[in-house]
Amino acid sequence: MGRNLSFDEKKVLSAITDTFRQKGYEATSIKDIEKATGLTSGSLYNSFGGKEALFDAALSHYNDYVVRHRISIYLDKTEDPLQGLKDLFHSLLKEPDGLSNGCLLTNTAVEFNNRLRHITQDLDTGFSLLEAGFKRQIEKCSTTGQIPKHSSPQQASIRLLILYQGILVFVRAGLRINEIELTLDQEIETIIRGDIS
Amino acid sequence: MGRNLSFDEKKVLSAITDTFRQKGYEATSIKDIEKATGLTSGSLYNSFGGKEALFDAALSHYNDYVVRHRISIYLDKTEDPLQGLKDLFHSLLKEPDGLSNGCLLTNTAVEFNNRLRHITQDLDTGFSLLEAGFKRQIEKCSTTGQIPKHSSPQQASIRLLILYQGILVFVRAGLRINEIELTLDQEIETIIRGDIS
DNA sequence: ATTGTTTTAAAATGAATATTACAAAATGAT
DNA sequence: ATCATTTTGTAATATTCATTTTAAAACAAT
Repeated sequence: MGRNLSFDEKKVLSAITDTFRQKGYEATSIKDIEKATGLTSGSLYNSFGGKEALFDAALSHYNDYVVRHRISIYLDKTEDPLQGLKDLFHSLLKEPDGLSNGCLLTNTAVEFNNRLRHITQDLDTGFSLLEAGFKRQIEKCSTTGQIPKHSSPQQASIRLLILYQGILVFVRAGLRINEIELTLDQEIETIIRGDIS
Repeated sequence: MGRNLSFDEKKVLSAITDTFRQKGYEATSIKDIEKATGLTSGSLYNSFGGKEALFDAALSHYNDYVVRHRISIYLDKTEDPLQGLKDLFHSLLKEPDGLSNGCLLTNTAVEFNNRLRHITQDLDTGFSLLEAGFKRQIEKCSTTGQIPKHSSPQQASIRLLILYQGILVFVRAGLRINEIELTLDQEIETIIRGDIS
């Protein structure tokens, strides 16, 4: 009972997430979020709580939709597992419209500096999603025979995770994009091809 | 002629830099900088200009002193070039007092999102310092015979740069520190040992 | 239709912000 | 010693910010 919500929560969360992703937490004002969502502060505060709660919701939404979706498309659903892995990394370098929004996990990790436990927890969740996706993909590559069996898919997956986040720093800065493009495949392959010693 | 400056500019710039490095640009207030430096806003505005100018000065100071100093100590002046390179990377994981200030280049790249040309320019300068240091070190390792001659020290140096920035994202988040510690040497060695094909 | 409940928009609030204005203090030159 | 100049601390300013308040609007149940 009572008045119905006037908005689609997933659409609104997506707009909020994009705003935080582009501008960061501190640089985003409630007014920015009002503009991005078309809602007024009354609705935002009533539905989500304050600015910090809005950010929490955005970060969770990012994990549940953006990160999972990318893993699903590029990794789990791909025909050629090695190529899918490479495509995922190369896609980081090709943001549409000359934007450099990067990754909300990267941006949040750097901005929040391990100050809020629940934020760090959400970051851990997101990083773990990527890490597990990488590990599955490495094992898939071994199974298909594209690469020799890796001595430690676990170690390789964290090395891919570091590479992933490192690239996103330069994406965000708008620097070294071409140079990274040129060396990316080689870096992926040397990580992936961890021969059994 | 006129009244003398009451402070040591290098000391003050160092305090300003530490503050921005720890909290980021937006989250740092002029009052924070007053506390960190012991100066009042009158002096700060008279000597440096506004907040943006303070940040510019801090970023330049970071390049000229912190980055150069680290390269000098860990790379250029080291007896064992391979060990120096490894030590440099491991030092990222061992910030004193449980702090996670990370690197001002990383933090700024992520926060500023390529919006201010002169900031991006300073970032490019800092990244280039690291990149060139890495390249010299790789060549030194070849000369001493610690590693075989690399097919492309240039490519290897940018891969080290990505690794460096990627690690700093996790340092800042306070996540995966032990896991990175375990795999770091291996990652460095595989980048360094780019055999001539 | 009335009641109770929730959502919404707009205005109000109060704190924090970057910056400026200004007068006193400190210095060197004359 | 006076003057001109620069620095410094304090106070003032004006804006922006997150949040709260408030009343009207929209719904479901009775």
